[in-house]
Amino acid sequence: MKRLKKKPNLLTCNTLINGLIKFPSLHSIQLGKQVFYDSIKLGVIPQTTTFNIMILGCCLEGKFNEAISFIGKMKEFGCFPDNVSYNTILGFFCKKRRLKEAGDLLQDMKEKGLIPNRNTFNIVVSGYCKVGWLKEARKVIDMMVKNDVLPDVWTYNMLINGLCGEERIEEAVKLRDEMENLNVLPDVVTYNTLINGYFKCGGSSEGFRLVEEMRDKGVKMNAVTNNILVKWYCKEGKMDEASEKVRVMEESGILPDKVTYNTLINGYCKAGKLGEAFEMMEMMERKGFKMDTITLNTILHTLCKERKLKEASELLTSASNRGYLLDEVSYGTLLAGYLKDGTADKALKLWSEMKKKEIVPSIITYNTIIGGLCELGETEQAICKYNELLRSGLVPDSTTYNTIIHVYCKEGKVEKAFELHNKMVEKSLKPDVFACNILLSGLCSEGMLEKALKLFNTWISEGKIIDIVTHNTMISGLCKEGKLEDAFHLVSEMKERNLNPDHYTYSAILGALTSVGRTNEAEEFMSKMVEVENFQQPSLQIKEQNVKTSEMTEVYDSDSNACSEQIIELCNQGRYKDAMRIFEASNNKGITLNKSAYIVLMEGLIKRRKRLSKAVP
DNA sequence: TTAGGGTTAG
Repeated sequence: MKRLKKKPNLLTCNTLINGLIKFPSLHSIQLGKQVFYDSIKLGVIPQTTTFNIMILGCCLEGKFNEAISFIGKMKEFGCFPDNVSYNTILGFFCKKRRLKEAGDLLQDMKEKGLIPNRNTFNIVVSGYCKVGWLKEARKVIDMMVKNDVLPDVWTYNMLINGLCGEERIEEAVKLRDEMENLNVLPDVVTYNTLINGYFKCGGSSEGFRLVEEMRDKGVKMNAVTNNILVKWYCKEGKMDEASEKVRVMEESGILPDKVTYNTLINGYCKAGKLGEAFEMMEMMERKGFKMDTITLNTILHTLCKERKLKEASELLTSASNRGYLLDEVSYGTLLAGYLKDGTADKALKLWSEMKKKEIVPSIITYNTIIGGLCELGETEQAICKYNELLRSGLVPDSTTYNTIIHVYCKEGKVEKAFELHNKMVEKSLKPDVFACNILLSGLCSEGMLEKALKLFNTWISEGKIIDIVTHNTMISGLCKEGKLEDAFHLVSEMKERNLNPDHYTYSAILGALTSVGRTNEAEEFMSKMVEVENFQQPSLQIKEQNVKTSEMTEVYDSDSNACSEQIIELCNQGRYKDAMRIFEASNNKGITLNKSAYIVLMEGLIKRRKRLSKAVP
C-alpha cells in the first residue's frame, strides 16, 4: 500500500499496529510505530484508539515520556485522550512502582475533566498494594464505594495479593470469605494468589489444601497454578518432583509455557545441576519458546554466583548485540556480582552505563547498590544513591530503610536513624526484627542504654518478634554498663522464650565477670560456654562434610575432564555444533561434565542467535 | 482494534 501510495482504511492500520505491538518479537514495536507514521503520510487520520495503541507500545518499551507526549499530540489530529489513554500509562507506572509519576498523571487526568472509572481505581489499588501501602489501598476502595463504583473480583484479588506480599496470609483468606459473602465469587486468580501466598509463608499443606478446594468448587486450574506448584518444588530442591509435575500437567492438558521452562531452568541452576539446566534451555527452544530476558538473567546470575564475572560481563554485551532485551535486572545482577567481589568502581561504572541507556533501576537494584556500597565502607556513595532514589519517585521498602538505618547507627547518628524509623512507620511499613536489632545496637554502642531498654520493652509489649540477636545485643549492652544482674535476668528470660544462649551471649557475660574480678563465676560460665561450643561442634562438622561432598562432585574422572576441555575449546573457537556433538556423545555414555563446560554450552546457546547488523530499524 | 489482578530472573 505504501509503495502504491494507497490510503489504507483506519481499521486496517489500527489492527496492523496493534498486532505488531503485541507480537512479542524484536523491533516489532518500532515497526508498529513506523506503520503509524507511514499511515499519516498516506493521509490516514488517526483516532483516539490509534493513539491508545501507540501509547501501549511506548509503555511496553518502557518509554513513558514518549507515551505521555502522545497524549499531547492527539489534539493536532482533532481527537482527545480518554480513560484508556491514561489508564494504560497509569497501569505501567504502578507496575513499576513509580507512584509519584502515577500520582502526577492522575492529577493531569482529572484536570482534563476525565472521571476515573473502575479500571482507574483498580490500577491505583494495585499500585498501593505493590508497595505495601495497604491502608491507602483500602481508602481507595472506600472511595470507590462512595462513588458508586463497586469493587469487583479484580479489586479484591489485588488487595489479597497485597496482604500475601506482607505475609498476612490469614487476613488474605478472611478477605476471600468476605468477598464471597458480598457475592463476588473468587476465581482462579484468587486461588492462585492464595496458594502462592501460603507457599511463600511456609504453609505448604494449606496451599495444597486450597488446590483441592478449588477443584471441589469447580474453579479450573490453569498454567499459572501449575507454575506456582513447580516453583514450590524447585524452591524445596525437589527437582525430580518438579519435572514430574510438569509431565503430569501436560498429560492433563495444561501445557507448560515460557514461565514453566524458566522456572525449571532457574531451579536446576540453583541446585547446581547445570547440565539439566542446559537441557531445559534446549527443550524450551525445541518446543518453540524463545529464550528471553529472564532466561538470560538467570544465566547471568549463575555466572555471577560461580564468580565468573568476566564471562557475565561479556555475555551482557554479546546478548545485547544479538537482540536480547537487557533490562534493569540484567544490570542489577552483574552489579551485585561486582559488589560482592569488592569492586565498587566496576559496579559504579556499570550503574552509569545503565543510566546512559535510559534503563530505570527498580527499588531492588537501588537496594543492591546501596547495600553493597555500605558493605564496602563506601558510606558517602551509598547515601548519595539513597538520595537519588528518593528523587526518582520510587518508594523505598523495608530493606532500603534497614540499610540506611544501619549506616546511620554505624556512624553514631542514632537520632537520624530514629527519624528514618519513624518515617518507615508513617509509611505503614512495619519495622521488623532486623530494624529493631540495628536500632538497639546503635543505642547501646552510643551509651544510650536506657533508651535501648525502653525500645526493647515496647517491642516485647507490642508482641513483636525478637530473636537471639535482640537478646545478645541487650545483654552485651547491659554488661558494658556493668549491669550484670540485669544481664543474668535477661539470659533466663531468653531461655523462657525458648531461645538458647549461644557463644555471643556467654562471651559478653564472661567478659563482664572477669573485668569486675568475679573469677569463680567466670570459670563456671566458661565451662558452660565450652558446653555450648561442644554442642555446636557436630553441626559444624556436618557443614564441613557438606562442603567436602560438594567439592567431591567437582572432582571428575579423566573422561569427564577430557570431554569438558574439548567442549570449552570448541566453543571458544566458535565451533558450537562440534561442541554439541561431543556433549551428546558424552551424555549418551553417562559422563557428567564439569560446571565450566555446561556454562560455555549455555552461553553458546544464547549466542547462537545471529548477531544483529549495526543498522537497527 | 485500545486500559486493570495471579506464575519465572536479582
